[in-house]
Amino acid sequence: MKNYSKYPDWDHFLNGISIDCVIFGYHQKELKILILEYKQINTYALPGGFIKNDENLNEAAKRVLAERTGLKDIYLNQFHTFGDLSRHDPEPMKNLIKKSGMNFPDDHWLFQRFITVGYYALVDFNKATPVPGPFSDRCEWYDVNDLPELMQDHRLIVEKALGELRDNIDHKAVGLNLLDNVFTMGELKDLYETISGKKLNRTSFHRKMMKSGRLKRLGKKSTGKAHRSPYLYRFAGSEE
Amino acid sequence: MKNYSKYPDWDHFLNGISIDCVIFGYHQKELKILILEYKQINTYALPGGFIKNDENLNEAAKRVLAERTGLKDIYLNQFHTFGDLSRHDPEPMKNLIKKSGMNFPDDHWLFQRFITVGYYALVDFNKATPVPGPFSDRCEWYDVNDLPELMQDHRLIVEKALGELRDNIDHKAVGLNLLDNVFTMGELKDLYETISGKKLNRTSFHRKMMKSGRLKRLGKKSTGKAHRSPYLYRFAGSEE
DNA sequence: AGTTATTGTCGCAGTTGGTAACAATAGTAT
DNA sequence: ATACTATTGTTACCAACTGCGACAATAACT
Repeated sequence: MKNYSKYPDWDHFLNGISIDCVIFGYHQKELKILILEYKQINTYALPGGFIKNDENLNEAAKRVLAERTGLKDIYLNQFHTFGDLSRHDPEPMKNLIKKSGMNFPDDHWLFQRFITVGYYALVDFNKATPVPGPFSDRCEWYDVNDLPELMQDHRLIVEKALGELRDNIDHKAVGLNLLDNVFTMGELKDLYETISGKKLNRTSFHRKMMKSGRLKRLGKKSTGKAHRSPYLYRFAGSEE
Repeated sequence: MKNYSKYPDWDHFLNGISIDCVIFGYHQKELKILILEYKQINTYALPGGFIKNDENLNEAAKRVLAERTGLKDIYLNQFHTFGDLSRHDPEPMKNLIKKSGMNFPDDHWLFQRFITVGYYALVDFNKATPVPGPFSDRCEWYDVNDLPELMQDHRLIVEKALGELRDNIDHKAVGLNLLDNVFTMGELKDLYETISGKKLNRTSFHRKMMKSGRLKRLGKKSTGKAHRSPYLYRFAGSEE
């Protein structure tokens, strides 16, 4: 397994397995995800990485996430593992490595087939500071409805993550991690509508949320708008 | 990557990745899974296997399944990928290989850490014919509530698969693959109760199932019992 | 003070799910 | 043949929940 020990940095990783992260953020009623841009090869991709020999799979995902967002203690969820042969396309990677001035043998595992484990993450849009990776030039938020063309099967990975997120929308963590600590019922409804892609009934939503027991009502908020000011809420058990 | 080409059979596989299958069957109101027994090392394990270089991940799972059950076109579902370091324990494998008379170098990838992709399958208990693998001695059905102690983290894998199955119980495929083609409402209810582990209300269950549109009512059945004979049902779209 | 827009709440109707009651029925006992 | 028994299919009733409209409360603006 040490064929390429002249590239010591690449030798600490498990070969043939990668991690790809769909990092969700929410801002101004738009659901966004972090996308890397490799300008040298004019390609967009999901943030990803490899698993160190002495590292748990979940830890690796956390690390990748921390590297791209600067955040720790992120809500992370493994959702699917992608292993079709059709996702194998060594050209972008070869180009990238070449243009980066590195020189790997053609049969290096980096150019072989990969099985990738997909994770989705929920982060506070305002707290995350997107950091480009070692080879990528930009790391930016994109509206999920307005993504650039993505490398390999990354589009499929995003779709699957979105489906998973929609299924889990009623989990406390979704709102907790995508909204500010404190929010109004309207803001929570907006989030639900954005994620589900459906219009929701205002009053039923209100009632359902209050009955769920997941919310705690705080004092009033003065919005500065010309109407009755809404209450503020936070998720029960998320005291500061 | 060809370090051990003197073992050609093992060279066609992706290194460091495996597949483990939780194969569910249903018989006499008991939910069962297929367990392999390695008598030489007195160990029980889930059926598993490796992924060929030129094989899709899902195809590999299908193949593993076919090898252990003799069945094709099986309902398969990937549910989680397990990658903790703690699951690494090379001793059983080393013992097994040694007792099988083979001789692999100590640093062969078979003895290294594995990331395993978990699949669960639903099979017709009566149609499956459990086949022991190349190293295992027995392949038998075990009641999920009465499993022997399993190798490594296989117990955890089973638990996770069970949770997934419970979440998906309302999917047509669950009943379709675990029951005979034709069944009574009582038999369907028994299946639901066994999987969910909860007692269900008879009449509400009946109503819900009929309203779901997933069932098609056929002619009567004579049970030979001393009471009104139940209708037979099949899942809509599963005509023979 | 009147206007306007948004929020919180309530009542009504329709739907769903749990429960009990009852008829249908197929074998068994008498 | 008649009564009995156990299970199934169906219906009625009630509680809980959801969608929807109505209405009051309220904060800023005119």
